[in-house]
Amino acid sequence: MPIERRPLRDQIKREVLGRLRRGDFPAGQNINEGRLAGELGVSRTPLREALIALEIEGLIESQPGKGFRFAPVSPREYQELCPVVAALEALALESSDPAYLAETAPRLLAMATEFDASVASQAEIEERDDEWHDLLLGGCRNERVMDLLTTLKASLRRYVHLLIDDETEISRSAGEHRAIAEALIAGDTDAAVAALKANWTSGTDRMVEKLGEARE
Amino acid sequence: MPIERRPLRDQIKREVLGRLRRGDFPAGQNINEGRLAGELGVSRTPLREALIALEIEGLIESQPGKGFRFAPVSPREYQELCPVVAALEALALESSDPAYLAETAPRLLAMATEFDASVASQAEIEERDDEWHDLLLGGCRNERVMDLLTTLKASLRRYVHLLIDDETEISRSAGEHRAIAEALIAGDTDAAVAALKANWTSGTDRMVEKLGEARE
DNA sequence: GTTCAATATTTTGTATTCAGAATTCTCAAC
DNA sequence: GTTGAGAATTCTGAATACAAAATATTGAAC
Repeated sequence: MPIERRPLRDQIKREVLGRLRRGDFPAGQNINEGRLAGELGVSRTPLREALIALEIEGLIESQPGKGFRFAPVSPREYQELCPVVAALEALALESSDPAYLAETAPRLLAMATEFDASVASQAEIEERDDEWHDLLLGGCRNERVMDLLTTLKASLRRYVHLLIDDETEISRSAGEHRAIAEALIAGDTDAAVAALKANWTSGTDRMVEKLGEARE
Repeated sequence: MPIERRPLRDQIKREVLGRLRRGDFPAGQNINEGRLAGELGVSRTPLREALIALEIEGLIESQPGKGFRFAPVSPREYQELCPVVAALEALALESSDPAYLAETAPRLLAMATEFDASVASQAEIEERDDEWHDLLLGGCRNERVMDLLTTLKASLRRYVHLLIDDETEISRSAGEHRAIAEALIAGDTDAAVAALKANWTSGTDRMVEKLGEARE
């Protein structure tokens, strides 16, 4: 039995990613390596290795001599991130196995419909949305694209909780998901790709507005 | 005067990237941290930090307990990489300032034409091609896209020297560049985007074939 | 001459140490 | 009460130390 031995730096990275997802670390907060290492029960060496990996992924920044901090959020970054995710999800969908799409489309439609009806917590909504997109793109065999999407979405997640605050956002999202699923059922991949891109760009304007308010 | 103080890990990363570009490190070769650190005149700590950054960027792999090695090349990876670069360059071009494109298009055309005529070394050809694409996308203000492209192209560079081996490749590439530039001069961005995507997919088949041979 | 086990060596992964830079604190001067 | 100089402290960046795992080497048995 091949028991997996992951290096400490990977486990630490996972842990920090988990906490980041939970919102434990405010954006922009700087990181005290000694304290965080102590909290995690490890030394600074593997912690720093994990932080450097997260820096490359865009979730952490560093200033020479001043250490690391969790990357601050900005309308600018959100505006940059969305089109990238849109383009890569579009690519992933285009390069998916058609058989997979045909088989999965009904389930996607069901999920979207069910989602529209339900009322759920912030965290649940985010999770459902992620699950839906994961299922949609589960037929993509391009690992590079999928890995990139995983990391880019980790950056995006810092924003969605700012956006999902009312009923209308949920039903809009559900409607867009239904449109994508229906296009797939009709066998019209191009339309599905277009609808998917629309899904990623539709939130941008409102988000930028929200972020403008939040900045005071 | 703001003199830049870059951390050692960044300098090391740059150095390794430079050597990688020069082909000093054979793909698949594993890395002896102690030796390389000694060669560079630094300790293992910042070297490992640099290697971890390069691992996230996809140029290096690591196996627990066995250390790092330069990522091997494979037809599979090349096939995955090309569409990603194509999609992101397309996005970059689409989101470029139209004024920049209008202004730059004639120069792009001139470069492509001149390129076709000249005979040059391997390294020169690669450099010229990079310059051309950099100029083409110089009007894109989406930092995230441009950063991603930089790192993805570093991975791709390990393959191009396998592809550029005859006159025909050069003139094919020059022709495609001309087509893109002409579309831009005509103000037809959509056509330019389509031609750009074609530029990235045209090499794939031949490359996969070449890689198949190289594997024996 | 192989094969295998036992030992020696190297190498990795992590912890610890250390120098210097950045920050905070103290306290006198106004 | 504010300000600023200087000392004390904290923190980062990098080097070194160390234990455990991986690899290489030896040599005995057949």
